[in-house]
Amino acid sequence: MAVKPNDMMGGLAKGLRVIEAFTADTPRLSISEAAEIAGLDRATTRRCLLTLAEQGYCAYDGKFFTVTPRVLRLGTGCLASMPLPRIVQPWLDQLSEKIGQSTSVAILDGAEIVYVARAAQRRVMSIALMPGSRLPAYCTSLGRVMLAALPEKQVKEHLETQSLLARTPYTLNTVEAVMGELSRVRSQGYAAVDQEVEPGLRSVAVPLRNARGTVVAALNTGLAASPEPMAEVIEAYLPSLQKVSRELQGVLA
Amino acid sequence: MAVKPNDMMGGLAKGLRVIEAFTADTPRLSISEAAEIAGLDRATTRRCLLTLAEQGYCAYDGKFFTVTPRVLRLGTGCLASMPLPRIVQPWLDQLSEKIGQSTSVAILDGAEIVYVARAAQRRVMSIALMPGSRLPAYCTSLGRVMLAALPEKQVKEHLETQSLLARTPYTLNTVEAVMGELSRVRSQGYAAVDQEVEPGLRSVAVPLRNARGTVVAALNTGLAASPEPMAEVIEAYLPSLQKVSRELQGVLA
DNA sequence: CCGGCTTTGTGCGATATTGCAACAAATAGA
DNA sequence: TCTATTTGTTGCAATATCGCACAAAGCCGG
Repeated sequence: MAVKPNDMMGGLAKGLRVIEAFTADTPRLSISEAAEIAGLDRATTRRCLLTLAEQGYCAYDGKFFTVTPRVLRLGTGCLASMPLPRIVQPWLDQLSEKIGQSTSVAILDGAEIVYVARAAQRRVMSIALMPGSRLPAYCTSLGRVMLAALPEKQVKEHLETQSLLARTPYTLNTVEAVMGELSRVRSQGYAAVDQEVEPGLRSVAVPLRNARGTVVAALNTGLAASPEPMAEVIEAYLPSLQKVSRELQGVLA
Repeated sequence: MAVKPNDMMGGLAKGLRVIEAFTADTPRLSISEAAEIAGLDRATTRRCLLTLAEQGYCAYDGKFFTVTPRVLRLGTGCLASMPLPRIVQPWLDQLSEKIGQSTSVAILDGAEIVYVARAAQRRVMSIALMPGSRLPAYCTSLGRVMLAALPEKQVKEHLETQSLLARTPYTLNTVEAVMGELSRVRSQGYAAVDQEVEPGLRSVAVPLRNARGTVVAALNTGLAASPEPMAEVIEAYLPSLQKVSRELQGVLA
């Protein structure tokens, strides 16, 4: 018996779907809009929103709902509870200063990567990345390093759940191409991505392993594309990344 | 008719309290522990946790529950949906580079400040601050600037809901002392805090106002304590902070 | 290995929520 | 202006959840 009927709370699951309806693209929602996005009945959605408002998670101006900073307690209670960001931040800062480039650490959540810590130098990407930001795993160096550590079967499932968008002309956008690249990443021990996320952006990533050798996160540096070949970029930054990865290995849970 | 009975979803409110039970201090919870913290019946808490696990927000090892990165979707939908971080980040980066110190922008949530953007230079604080991090408002420069913009009555309520901990020997830890300092902040237009959050850390903050003049956030710089008097520090950094604050005024909603 | 002791899981009547459908109010379009 | 359409609200019967009380399962010190 996988799921027992009386052990589930439909209302909670629905409310969470309503919260997730608020995204960067849709920060202000009417009841109907929220119902549409969440795929719920208007009446139910209304009750969810009123509850959220009453609890301080939403603000209601009589027409539209917006989420309040209070919802950050839900997520960042967790972020703060993860020792990872705190542990890696000093290393990240130091590394970033040493190599003069932005560095980031991300973890995998399904087919997406989630940034958990970041030391910014210059703003290379048009997207403002910050802890909590998400990007698809298949086209990022951070994502590929972590996908490469997963069983092939599971990777395939992840890749098939989402459309492999060609974000730039260079983006690998078939399951086969990505799987092939992943096997290279696996054997090299690092991932290098040249303008597949965004034109003008290159990055190199290495896995972060815990004491038992399990890949728990990934570390990368992102830099502006330049005429020099990718091989030189890798040669320039990979050793520093790998050094940090080794130093962190004993520290991570 | 303030709250109509059928317009509320008890289950959702309870579930959210359960999620908030997971904090940095208590990242792993058994059913009973979670019930205790959330102040709910064990049976209800169990149903909440099982639901959360089923929806992927929690992991369950048969004994303990932990939140998964998926809960970040709840909070960061909000963070991302706030235009504030995106707008201020470039200014923050530029300011940070210019003055050679870390800068941050935070907003007020009740009696706490929430960091929404940050440009780090050197690590002065032992606490790793990042977007989403929280600190009490009463002892931080960012918090005082924003508290000073609130009606006195409301500030008093906030201050009375939480224990004014003396985090260092310098921390103002009575309602009267803080209220007094706030009136100074109000008349000066900025807040300067010398080692009240943490030994060795000083900071100077100014309010960020929207086009209508309402204080919507605060901007600060944090630096290591040094023998030089606080007045010199203020003189050195305040003008730059104020300049950014003025430039942002037209841009913020 | 055995009682306490704590924690987890379950049955059930009382109670709250669900989603439909109908209605009212607001909005848009002609 | 009037009608068509969308959106917000309410009543209600079917259904799910609540929290109590109790059973079962671990846990621990002796």
